[in-house]
Amino acid sequence: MKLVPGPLPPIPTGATMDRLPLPMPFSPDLLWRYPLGFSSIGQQPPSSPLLDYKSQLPTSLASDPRVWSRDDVITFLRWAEREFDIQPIDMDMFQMNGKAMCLLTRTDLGERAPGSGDVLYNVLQILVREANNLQRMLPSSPVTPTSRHPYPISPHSHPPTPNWNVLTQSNAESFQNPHTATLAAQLLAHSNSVTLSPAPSMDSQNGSPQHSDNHQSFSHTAFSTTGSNGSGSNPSDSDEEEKKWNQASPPNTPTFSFSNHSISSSAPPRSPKETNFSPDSYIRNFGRDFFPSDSTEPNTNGRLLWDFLQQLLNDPAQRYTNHIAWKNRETGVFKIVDPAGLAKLWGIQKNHLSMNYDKMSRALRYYYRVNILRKVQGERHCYQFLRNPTELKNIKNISLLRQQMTMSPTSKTPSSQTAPQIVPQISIKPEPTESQEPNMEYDDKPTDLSMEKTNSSSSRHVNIVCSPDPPIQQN
DNA sequence: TACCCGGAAGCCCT
DNA sequence: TAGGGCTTCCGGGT
Repeated sequence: MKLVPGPLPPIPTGATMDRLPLPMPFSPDLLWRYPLGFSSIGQQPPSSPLLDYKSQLPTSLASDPRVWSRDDVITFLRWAEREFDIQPIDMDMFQMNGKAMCLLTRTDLGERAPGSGDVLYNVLQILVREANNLQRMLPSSPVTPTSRHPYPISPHSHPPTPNWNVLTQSNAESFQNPHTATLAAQLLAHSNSVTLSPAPSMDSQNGSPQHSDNHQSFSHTAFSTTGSNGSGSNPSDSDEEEKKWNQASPPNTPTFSFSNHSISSSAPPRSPKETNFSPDSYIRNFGRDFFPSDSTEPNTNGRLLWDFLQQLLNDPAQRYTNHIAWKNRETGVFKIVDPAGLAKLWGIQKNHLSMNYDKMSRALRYYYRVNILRKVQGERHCYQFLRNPTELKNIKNISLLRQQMTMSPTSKTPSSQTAPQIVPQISIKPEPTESQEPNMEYDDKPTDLSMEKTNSSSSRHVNIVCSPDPPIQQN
């Protein structure tokens, strides 16, 4: 049973647009460690030895570790080795950008840098918090710094940096503390940074058995989860999700609440349970699934649209059913409940604040020709995924799909109503590392998308049955 | 009027 | 610098 933290103070909307229920742009662990005298937003936290580290960073590093490149991460680690006289760090374990590194839990860091994890973790948290403090003090900027220029002038300069990327399993434990939660909410309310997604690079999550285990337990939920999780409208569904979450999570896995739910403020959480949210679980549920560990995969540094939609659809807490919801999870059919709201979320995600449904739907239509998506004819705002996330994640280059689509005369049927679940088959093999994963509680085995189940008479068609799980109750 | 479609051009990122 | 993945705009159809 998840613990529901104490009620958080309302998040002031201010002059800025409504915000997503974002996680805190800082480490609650730090708040827990340094809570004294840090009772208001404008105040600086008490000085900490760690705080001085910021000024000692190599000048080539941006103040916000979330904007660091891979090289910057290496630079930082080298610096940390010298600065703290810690054991040599295996840089191969940190082939990631700063954003990804900030997503690592204390445990993760400890595993990657034995004996130094705590130090690295604490320094990172300090840097992130300082970066957020600095940002808060500047004139309202809707954009999170993501380059070496901390506060870009142009709103189109870069997608925002995730806010919850420092919220990890271990540090979020502090949210069980009401005081911390209150401070956290206050800080959250004052954060200008907006993003929905941690967009963790998968390379940031390699090598973590903990993550790996959880990934195995959850990866299927993205598309082929058990039926009980289908709509999220049934309380028992949430219970099932909760059970699975609890099973997959290590003890003391934290949860925390957001006082706000919807960006459009049009629909509050349907139940208090839906306000429970663990960014780390979110990351583990979906991040690994959508960002394969193969380092050769392009790092989009943010989710793709299909990924974004999948994550909303498969949000364990079902907090986005006001915007988008499965109509039939098994067949991948979903409905955009609130087109404008969803487009707004997407716009925030991509830092295109003028995004609307017309534009977003154009992006969706581009998925037609690569058979990622199709329109459900006759139903407004209804679309169907033609490929499951496991398959999509293995598509290194979606343009390859387009090329193969053009070579397949049967592929030009995205709008066909007669063969809604037939798509040309693309030879996309799961990555060996995945298929070799042991103890796959939920075997991410191929569904009817797989070649093996293809009608032998037509190797170019497969049935799209996205879930091997039993039928579910639909709304 | 809203939704839907797809071409075209351009932007931003890797 | 090229390519990917959109974003933006648009005209047209339902």
